[in-house]
Amino acid sequence: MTRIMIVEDDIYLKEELMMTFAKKGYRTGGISSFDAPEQEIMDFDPDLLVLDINLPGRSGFELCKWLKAHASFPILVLTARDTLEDELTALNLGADDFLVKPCHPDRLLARGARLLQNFRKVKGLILSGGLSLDTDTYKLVYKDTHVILPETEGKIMRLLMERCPSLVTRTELFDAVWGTEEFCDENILQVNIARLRKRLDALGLGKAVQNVRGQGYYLEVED
Amino acid sequence: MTRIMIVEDDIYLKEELMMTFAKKGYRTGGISSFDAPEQEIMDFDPDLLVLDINLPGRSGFELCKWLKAHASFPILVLTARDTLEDELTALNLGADDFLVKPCHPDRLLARGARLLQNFRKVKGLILSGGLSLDTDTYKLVYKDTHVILPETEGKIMRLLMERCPSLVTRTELFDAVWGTEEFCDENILQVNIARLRKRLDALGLGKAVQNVRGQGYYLEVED
DNA sequence: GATACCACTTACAGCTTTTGTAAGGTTGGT
DNA sequence: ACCAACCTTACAAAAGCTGTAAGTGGTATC
Repeated sequence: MTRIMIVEDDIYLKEELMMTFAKKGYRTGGISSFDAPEQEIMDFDPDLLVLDINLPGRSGFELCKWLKAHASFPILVLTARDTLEDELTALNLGADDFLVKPCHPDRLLARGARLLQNFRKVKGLILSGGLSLDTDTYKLVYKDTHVILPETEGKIMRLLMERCPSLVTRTELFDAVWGTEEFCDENILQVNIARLRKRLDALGLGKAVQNVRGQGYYLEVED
Repeated sequence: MTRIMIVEDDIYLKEELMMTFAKKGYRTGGISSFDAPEQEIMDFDPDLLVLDINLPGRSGFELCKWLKAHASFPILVLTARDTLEDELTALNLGADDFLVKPCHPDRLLARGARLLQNFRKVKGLILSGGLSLDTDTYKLVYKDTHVILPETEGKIMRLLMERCPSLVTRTELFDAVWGTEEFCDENILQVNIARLRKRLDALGLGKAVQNVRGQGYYLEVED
């Protein structure tokens, strides 16, 4: 079932919003504390997030930015702050829609449904540094070009993108690609890294996979 | 370069909108007549369409509906009609955003940019009857499941979806899949149709590819 | 500057998947 | 009942992917 999470500090409004969606058959969840909102949101694993901006602790803007870098569900910002500046900030941080409180339930439902519809097609996509990778087909898109990666290279690319821009150790790569490091030749990683690099070259990303001597690899995409 | 088309009957506003986008480096086009707007829009092949609702001749709603069924670029509705009813109608017809005139240029630009960004990932997708097919990888998505089709079956599926719900003749399929019908065995089509059906079965679409004796095949998806 | 280590490259053979061919079975209309 | 159109299964060639092996190039350390 489609899962919607409400991030809103006003308890009554939160309940009301949850009701609005629940009545339409969505499975809804509300945030319960603002100690570690990221954790709670990721645990709920929503298909759509409704996010307030004025929150206790960290701002909704920060949260929006973090979530867009680490998750792939759409974010609908719903706030009482109605200035153009706020709207532009939210959209720039990756918010997928921006509505002003008070908002008619039907409008909220229609906007939410539209986001869900558009993003269903995109599920299973990892986004990182202007790149997107389909985890089912390993189709990698950059600007207006794309390549299809074979499975092994795709798995490597996936991990590099998920951790971007941090470094990924050789051990972690072995684990993710070949399961537990079952005494594979160390060389096989290098071979596949080379193959991946050659394919990335076709997108103008020849230098994107970087090595740190003795440590591992990381991804660097200049945008 | 990214192409944006403005469909607006007020000539001065049309020019103003085109300017707004052109100044940001987009390649813009405006509709010149309302005799055959579909044709003119398809010829321009935009990456984003800005659409007014109150148009001479047919309504913008009709146009929106038709375009969503026959094209895959995002549509931003920009209109003076500011009722909730109009907004809901537009969104239901598949519009991707709804803004009310007069609209601050920065807001329009931000909303437009967001749509372009979200849809770039989705390019090369064919949508038909609740199904979506990636023409690069032949990943076919239905409800919340998917299959990856091999190339031959993917090409067949593509044509069936593009023509859905009309019938596609054997000759047309041969043309699209094997180029000019170079004296291939007639049987090869049947074999691949069977393979395709078996794979569709995994999505609960076992009966989707239908045959008309002596004519050809067509797609039927109950939604 | 010699050495050891790490990273990179190229070639090749086994494996898997896809694809077309062939042959035989089933369905439906007259 | 017959025939044509359609469907199914099996098999072998072809293509692409994957890991192994062996050799080259670069860099830090002593």
